[in-house]
Amino acid sequence: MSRSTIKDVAREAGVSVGSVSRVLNGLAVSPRMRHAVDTAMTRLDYEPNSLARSMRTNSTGAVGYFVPDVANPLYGAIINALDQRLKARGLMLLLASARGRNGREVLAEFRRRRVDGLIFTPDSETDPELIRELKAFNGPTVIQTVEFPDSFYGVRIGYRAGLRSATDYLLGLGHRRIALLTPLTELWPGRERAAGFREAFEARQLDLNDALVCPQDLGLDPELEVLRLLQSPQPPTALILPGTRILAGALRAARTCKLAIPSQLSLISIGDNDWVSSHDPAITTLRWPVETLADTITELLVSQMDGVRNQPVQITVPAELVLRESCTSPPSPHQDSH
Amino acid sequence: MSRSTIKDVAREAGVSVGSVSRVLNGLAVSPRMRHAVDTAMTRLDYEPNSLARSMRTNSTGAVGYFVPDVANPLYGAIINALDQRLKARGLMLLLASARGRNGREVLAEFRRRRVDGLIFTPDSETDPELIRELKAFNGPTVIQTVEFPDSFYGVRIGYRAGLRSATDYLLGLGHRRIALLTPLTELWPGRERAAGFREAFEARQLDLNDALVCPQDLGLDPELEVLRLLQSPQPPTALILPGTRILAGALRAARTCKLAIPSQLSLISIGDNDWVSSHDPAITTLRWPVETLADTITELLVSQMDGVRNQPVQITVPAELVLRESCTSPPSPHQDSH
DNA sequence: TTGAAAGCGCTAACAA
DNA sequence: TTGTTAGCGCTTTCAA
Repeated sequence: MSRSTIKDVAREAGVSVGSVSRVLNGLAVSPRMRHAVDTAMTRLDYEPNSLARSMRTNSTGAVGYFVPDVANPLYGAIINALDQRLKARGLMLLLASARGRNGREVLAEFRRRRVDGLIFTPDSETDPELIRELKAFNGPTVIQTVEFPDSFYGVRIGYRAGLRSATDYLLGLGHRRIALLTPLTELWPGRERAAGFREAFEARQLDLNDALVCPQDLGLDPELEVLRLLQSPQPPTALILPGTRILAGALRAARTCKLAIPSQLSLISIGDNDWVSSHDPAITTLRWPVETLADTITELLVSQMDGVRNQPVQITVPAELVLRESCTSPPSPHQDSH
Repeated sequence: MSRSTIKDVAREAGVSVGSVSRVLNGLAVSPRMRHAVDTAMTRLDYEPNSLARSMRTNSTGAVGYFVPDVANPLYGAIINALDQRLKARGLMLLLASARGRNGREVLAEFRRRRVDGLIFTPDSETDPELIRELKAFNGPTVIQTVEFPDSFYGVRIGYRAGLRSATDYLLGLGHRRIALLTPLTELWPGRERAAGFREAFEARQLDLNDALVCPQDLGLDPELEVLRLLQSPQPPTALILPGTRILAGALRAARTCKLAIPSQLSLISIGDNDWVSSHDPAITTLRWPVETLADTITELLVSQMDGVRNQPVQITVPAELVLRESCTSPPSPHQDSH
């Protein structure tokens, strides 16, 4: 392993450790000194021990990021975008995926490793212990995509407004029976989606009974769920589908029922990607604005680090409806009834 | 931030720091001692400083993973799988994505942070400095998916055999003109794919001129490339396509040319996902075995950590051809000629 | 079983 | 501009 220390370099260069440290940190030294130390460092393959440095300076240059799932390309994109922005500030992401770890455990690990900042997507909105421990961290923190006490800085996605506009778009096309499939309505994203969905109906004073909110639990097979829906006595004429798995299931189900898209069934997906945009027909999508999200998170984090500590703020980044080919007016009623 | 130290705990509990340390590390202490220390720790919200610990023990419990692109779901899946396995050994992944960072820079950072091990996908196979610095790390190291000096442990994907079997499958179906689109034939994965592709032709003593290797540079628009190919005088009857972007482009191009899949054009994709499997028709795919890959990497890494240092080995994990609906026999020749 | 003290590699304050 | 040294929070001898 990388064995040589600042002491070794000092001895090799025939100077004191203090001088080596000065060279390392770009402080004032004579050209001769700089040169002597530099050659000694390369000769010894010296790499400064950032642990020791961190102990003295009380800063690790690491930001802990607790993310629901790294394998989700959306979060992958956010990670990349964040990483690039934080790198410019000399910060490195310490990543933990909620797959196989829980929030409190990860938080403890981040605290032990003395991260300088935290970007956290809590896996529970209510666990008082988690909230307490997050407060106890007492450093720059940004809470992502979850409803959380206002004492934290937060970034949220505009699910509610996004779903409202997506739904309104379908209603404007003439759809009346619309189904929203969404996981975990007991968590903030699901609740918000459902709320925006219903708001669109209410705004037009339409019957909320036609607004079909179908909770999609993780265990369920999306294909079967959609099948059941499409084969019910009064099937929906449009579907709003979060995530690739559910969308894929819905497409299979539509095929099984021999329903053409969009003429017999309209579709809106939540979350954009290559697949969705190049599908035939291309899928109309509610897109997460990854770059804006990364910008906002970075902003919120570094403003805390720089001690610009005003009051915590919660910023909502709007989702964007990308119109493509998967929606049209519903089949006319007389076709419907038999 | 988390302020309290082992000293504070010692004072609070009225014992020595050594004793607190012993409790922390589960060494022999009296029940009274354990209890006193435990209550002091919770009262102070104490979280041990792993930096200080690492300095003493010369081990950080961190493994540096340099991955081509976190936003690629394939790597996301590997990250999850690896994380779960390493967690069981008390190790944490320190992740860096090649998007926006280069290998040497990341390696230096990992070395400064004194990672206990390294999983590295070199961004160059030949840079002698990178190789030297990787050697200088001189700790447990696994090189991923790249041809590299045999002095390193390595995991590779069986691209060559995989492509050979995929190609042979198409040849067996009766295809003769087959195009392989692959990025970066100057890098190992691309070279291997091309080699396996050609081997399949050679094994059947077929004309290699019908084996169309089309390098796909990052700048190119896959859709245009495929279009050009399909509109050439002697178009291929089957396509092998790595990655979602290229596959998506090819599907659009096929649609433009009004070629039905698979009856008029057969397709094999490299890399499996929800989209590919639920597409209509479902796409026959060469799949990376994520779990096996993660198992192998973990194995190779921890065997080095445990000092079971035999000779470095390079393990090749076979890719798996998943047969679905996107391939049939090519249109008969007389249909072809006018 | 417990306490005292040295030391991991570095930075920063103080002296020269 | 340079050298000397204390000390960051922990683990780990060595004594008691």
